[in-house]
Amino acid sequence: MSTEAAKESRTELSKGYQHREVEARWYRSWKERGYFRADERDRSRPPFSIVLPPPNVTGSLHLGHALTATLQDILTRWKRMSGFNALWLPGTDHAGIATQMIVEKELQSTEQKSRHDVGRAEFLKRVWGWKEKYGSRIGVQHEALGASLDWERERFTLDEGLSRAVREVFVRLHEEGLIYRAEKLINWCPRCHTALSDLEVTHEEAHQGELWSFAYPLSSPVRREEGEAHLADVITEVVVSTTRPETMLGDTAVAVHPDDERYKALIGKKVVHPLLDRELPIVADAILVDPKFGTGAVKVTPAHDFNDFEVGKRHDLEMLTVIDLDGKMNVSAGPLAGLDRFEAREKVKELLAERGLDRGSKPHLLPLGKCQRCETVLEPLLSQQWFVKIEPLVRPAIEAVEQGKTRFIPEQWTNTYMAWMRNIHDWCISRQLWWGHQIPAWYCADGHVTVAREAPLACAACGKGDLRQDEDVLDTWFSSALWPFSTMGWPEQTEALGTFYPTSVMETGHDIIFFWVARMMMMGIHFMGEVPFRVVYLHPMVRDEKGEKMSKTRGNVIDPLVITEEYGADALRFTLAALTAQGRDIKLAKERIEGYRAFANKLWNATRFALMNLADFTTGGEDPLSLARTAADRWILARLQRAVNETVDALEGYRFNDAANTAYQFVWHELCDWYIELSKEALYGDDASRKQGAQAVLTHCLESSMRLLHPIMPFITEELWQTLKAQVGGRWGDSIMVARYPEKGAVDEVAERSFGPVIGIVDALRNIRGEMNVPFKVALEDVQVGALSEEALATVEEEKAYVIRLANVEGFTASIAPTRKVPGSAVAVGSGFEVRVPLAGIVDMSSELARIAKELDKVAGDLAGIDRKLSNPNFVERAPKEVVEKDRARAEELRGKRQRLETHRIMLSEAAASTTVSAPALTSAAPPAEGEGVTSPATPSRAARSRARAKVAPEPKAENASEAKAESRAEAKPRAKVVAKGPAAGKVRSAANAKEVEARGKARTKPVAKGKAAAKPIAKKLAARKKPATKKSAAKKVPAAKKVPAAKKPARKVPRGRRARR
RNA sequence: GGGCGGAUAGCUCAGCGGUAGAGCAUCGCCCUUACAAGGCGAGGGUCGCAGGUUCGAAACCUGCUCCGCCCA
Repeated sequence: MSTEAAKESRTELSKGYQHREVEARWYRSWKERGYFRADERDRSRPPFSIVLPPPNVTGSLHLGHALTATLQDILTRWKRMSGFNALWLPGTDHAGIATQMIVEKELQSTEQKSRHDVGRAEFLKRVWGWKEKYGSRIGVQHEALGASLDWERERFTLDEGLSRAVREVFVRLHEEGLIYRAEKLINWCPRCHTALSDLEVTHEEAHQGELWSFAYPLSSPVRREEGEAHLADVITEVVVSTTRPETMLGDTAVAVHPDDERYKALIGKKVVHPLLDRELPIVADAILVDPKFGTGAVKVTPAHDFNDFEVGKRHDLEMLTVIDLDGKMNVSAGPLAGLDRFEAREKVKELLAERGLDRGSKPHLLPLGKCQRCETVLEPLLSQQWFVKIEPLVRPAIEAVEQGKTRFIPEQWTNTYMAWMRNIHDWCISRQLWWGHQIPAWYCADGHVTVAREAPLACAACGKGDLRQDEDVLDTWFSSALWPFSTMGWPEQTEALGTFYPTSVMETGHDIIFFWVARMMMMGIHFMGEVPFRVVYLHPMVRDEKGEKMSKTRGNVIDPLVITEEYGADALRFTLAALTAQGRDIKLAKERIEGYRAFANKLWNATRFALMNLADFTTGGEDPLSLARTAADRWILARLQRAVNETVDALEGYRFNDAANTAYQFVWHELCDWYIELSKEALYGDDASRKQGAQAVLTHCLESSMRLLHPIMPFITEELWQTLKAQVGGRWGDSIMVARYPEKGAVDEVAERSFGPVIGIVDALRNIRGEMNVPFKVALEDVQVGALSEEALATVEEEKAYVIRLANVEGFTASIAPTRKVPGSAVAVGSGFEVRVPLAGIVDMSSELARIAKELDKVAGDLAGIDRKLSNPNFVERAPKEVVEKDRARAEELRGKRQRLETHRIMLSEAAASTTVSAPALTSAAPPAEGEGVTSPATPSRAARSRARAKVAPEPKAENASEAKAESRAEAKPRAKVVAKGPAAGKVRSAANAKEVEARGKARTKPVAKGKAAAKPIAKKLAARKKPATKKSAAKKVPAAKKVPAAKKPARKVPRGRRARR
């Protein structure tokens, strides 16, 4: 074996699953054996490719990343096992602003220097150093999660190859006229000191602000004219409102609506700027001005507001910048120059008030644009930047989706994508940062621009040398947009591109559908001539248990490593998969992870059980069906096939939760809860052939389950698979990672169905036990099963050994229904059979009567519902035939069930009339001993006892038996009790309960002869089991307390306070 | 202002025309030789509100009320 891990394979397992020990071993082993590697030269297998959305290289993965990794790994492992040439390509992103800010902060705090103090070259050196130092954490985290990434292809957006792709794209788009440089209004972050794209602005919905009004005096008053009776005689001012008074220093016009009668006379006139020596025209603009809002007149600041900028263009207004890059007022702001914009706001209000121009204010909710990164209020600024002309790129990207070349899952995202794409603006791609791809544009002394792939020696326009490269870098998303092909070697026509482009799936969070997905679509189509991915699967956001988004500022970010350490990677992955339902956010609660950790443990122990029973078994990989001997064998194989079909269907539909839940359901509730129990019949039996069959089937089911689960839980499945393999010597290949994924196939429905009666009967018997509180250890005697058909009878006869084992039955007869009536027995009626269990003597018949009444109620209710439907002629005529037929059959069955239950009820009431319970067991009741219940089956668990105590406490009056009984009857539903027969019996349950026992004891003078016979053995057994000194229990025995009659026992459980009173 | 989700058991969520489901929690019984990170059983829901379509609505349509998110 090539790894130590394999050498450590054993055929014995520890009692519980220890994830730390197991997970540590496998990742390295897989990696060493090259299982993560995809082969671009291999065209024999269909390709499957995913590129990992590159996380920020200096960051650390959070649970959102863990979800990404989990879902992508599930897809990749599943496809790989299904025979695909699977590529999952990892990499990281340089994350311009974020990274630069971290390093700047660090520089400031350790050396008290700004990036300008150390200079560009030195600063970049430091960032690279930072990247080297912290960039490996992401890799460690991915490994801990088990991500089967092809590490040899790992890329970084600033790698030479990717940088080349970026330059190539920039130059080509520039040549095509799709990248241009222009002075436009852009979003400026005064703190980050850079331009941002529209997308990097977060809009705070309703910021509480103030709408402040002031008057612009007209340069010359306007007199009322004919037909303007509604106006004042003389107009001397125009009142405008603003939420940003400081921008009035940059106002270059006042706008009114052209149809607004109030202002018509003013259009074309001028107002005087009260603080600066300027006049402003009054213009008419129907787009900007809403006559109903405020005064209907609007101040226009083209250089500091996006809407006003458009007005400025429409009316050819001056664009006057009054705020600088730091968010301070500049020289154009005259008297306020040098003030911060927010200080200036107050100062402007003050100055205008002094001049008598203040016209009041009112509270106002306004949207506020903030920097996504640092939450500083952004400033629209006029600035020279590089832009991508988006319209020509967006059209093909829309068409590709319309034509179904790329499909969104969940589908609803298609609309979101389309809406945004159809309303898209040119993309500002230059950033005033140092960390990133420096823009490949050079300027000569004359200001000519030369755009080139490599540094040019001379200006393309004038031939001058001594060029200076543009200082700015490109938006990080510009390089990310190329990710699906730049990572595969573009602009070279590489084999990898030929094999793996377009990628199969883009799996990412819906929060970056615009930032990333849309842009990849545009760039991919433009440069590759083909969409970058066939499917976009957008996963939900991971929130904390309170439903809040995880963020650093909230402090609720969880490092996946913390969870994998505590619960195991498999448990985390399974949880994430199980919670990933389409179209809903994930609220991650610890309890959920704990639950799936338990599932891992379950799988572990199921395998452990198998290993204990496979000592004499080896497999050459025969078809388990050929070895299957029993109905149970065939049943579980059919169920396995169904689970496989459903899981694969779910994976194909990206329904990760369904895939996880289907496998979970099968493994836990069918394989473990049923088949393992069933298989004990054969495994512990003498029939070698049946035993071998069970071994083969069990092995096959477990091994298949592991393969089925491997994509979701890679570690534990590999560990168990290897262990199982070592035990049975299966020729299963080297690793589950490269084993074949279970395939869909036909389900043996006959095998599936014909086992139904066995399960039904066991369920019925368990139900009776549960309701009647008959412990499992007490065997049920003389159980009669009445089959409703010859076929069912045959099955029951054949499989009765299972019933006997699973329900602990002694004495079992099967016949055609009805069953022989035994008074004092419990009856259950299922589909195809009825079950009768004589319980007289151990059970209070009145509670059985209540149980039956309850059952009858339910049947009657169901039947009434169906009959109502069937008696509606509209239903019978219009509903599909099979629906009506189904209901008819169901009604028939319910009627049969009702009738059988009814018969039973009558019989019971007759029996109950003559007695309540048989006597012998009770009369033999011996005084109980404190503590011996530790080993008694009738003793409740510690938890149960404390609950019982809690129940007693608030019932201060319950001192008298009959009173207590009356009370308990009145409030509690009738419940079955095991009647006190032994020393421990009295210790059980609540006071009311115990008193009822006592009360009943008084009445038990007339045992029923008929019931007695049947009851005796069980009653005896119950009594026998309560004998104090069995070998084992003796040791545990607590010294016997003073002997107290059973019924008074609960008094000891009364809390101290109350006891004292006594 | 426009758009998209969501509202189903105490909690977290599936279901999306044919008799309401899961996990957790709760209650009862049980250390049953794979597993107490367990087993067996039980209780719990006028499916947000109001109309409509339909033989039949949790599901489809319309309106409303709350709660998220996105865009302007």
